[in-house]
Amino acid sequence: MNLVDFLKTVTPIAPETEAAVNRVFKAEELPKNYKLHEQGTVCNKLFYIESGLSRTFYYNEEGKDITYRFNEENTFTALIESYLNQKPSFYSIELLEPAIIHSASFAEFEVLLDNHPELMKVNSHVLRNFLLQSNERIIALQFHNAHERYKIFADKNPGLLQRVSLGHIASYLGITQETLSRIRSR
Amino acid sequence: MNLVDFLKTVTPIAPETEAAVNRVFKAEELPKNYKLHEQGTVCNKLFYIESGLSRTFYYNEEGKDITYRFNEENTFTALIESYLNQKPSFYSIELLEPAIIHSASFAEFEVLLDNHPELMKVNSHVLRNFLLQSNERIIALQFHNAHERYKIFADKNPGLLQRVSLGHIASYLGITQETLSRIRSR
DNA sequence: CGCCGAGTTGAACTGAATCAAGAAACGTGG
DNA sequence: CCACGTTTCTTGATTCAGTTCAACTCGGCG
Repeated sequence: MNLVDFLKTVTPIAPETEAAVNRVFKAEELPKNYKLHEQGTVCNKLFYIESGLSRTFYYNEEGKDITYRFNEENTFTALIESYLNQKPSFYSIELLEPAIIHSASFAEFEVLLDNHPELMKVNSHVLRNFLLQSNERIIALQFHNAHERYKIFADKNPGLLQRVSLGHIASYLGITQETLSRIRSR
Repeated sequence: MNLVDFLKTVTPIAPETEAAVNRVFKAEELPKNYKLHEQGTVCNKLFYIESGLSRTFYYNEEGKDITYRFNEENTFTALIESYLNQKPSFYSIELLEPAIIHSASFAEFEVLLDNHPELMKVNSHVLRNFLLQSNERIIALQFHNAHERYKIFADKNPGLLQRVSLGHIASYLGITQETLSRIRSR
């Protein structure tokens, strides 16, 4: 679903607003493995994923790459803590599949919000989802063991199981690939 | 610091706004162990803690009480996922110390925001802090072991170590009280 | 065909949980 | 102010989930 269509699922969008959104957000078709953001720099961009799949990840002390989250089609993603604090992010974002990505800077996005207050609904919606996601994640990590975390993940994201490699899922769940393999075979 | 003084640290507040805030938020002096919210019901309230300390917690399957987070003076706290989803919260909030609490319903708060746009800054500030907190929490839980989590917690919250019982901190860190005791004695 | 990355399986090891018991600190009433 | 019970904290022995390291299988592709 393209960006404007997605926005319309949240709130009605006037034609002028639609035009403004299309002016601010640039859509690009990008190949698998493309980096939307590289670690070590401030990320001031907001991304909407029309199609495809991306992954936010991180290299730990031993240099092992650890998935922080997956970002599916029809969602927004950003490194919001980097933007809010204006600090370099230690996360990178890469495409796991070829994707169509709409992107805008937060600065532009905020101007857009000011000029088109109907979009505030979208803003709340996006923030709300960021918060709910984070909450669920904390609960999974704090209260559940490896088996349960995998089950919760699999139930919530049946589609991702096919699209993402075992290693990426394992690091997302905070376990090793071997353990995940064993869990999977009951 | 009382609520209005706190708001002034975020953004300038007009006298009319100050009056409106004081009309909407009710301040109460409450005893230790008082429950700001009981699990099982939707929590539509937003709390500001002027002084004292509270704890958001949860009973797991075995009935063991697990700290989800601590809420210190000069912060807002809420069960935002319960409010956003309008679902009963499985968290309770209790006071660990006698406290002065300002509370308002989200409905009232939103009217306040509509009528006093200067408070949008406060709203963003609060949401921003919720998000940043959640992010830090996820990183701690996903990337660090028990020792490291304790160290991070102790560095960030030296004051809390004195004010909160070991058991509450242990469950917050996702470990047992015995393990925390051992960690503490090096 | 042989290489290569992704996934599986096995054995030894380890961090943290569990169970159990004792020590210290705390508060309340006599 | 002390005595007692309750809660909080510490320490020890044992167990277990998950890691680590290493070898092996499988499917794809030059």
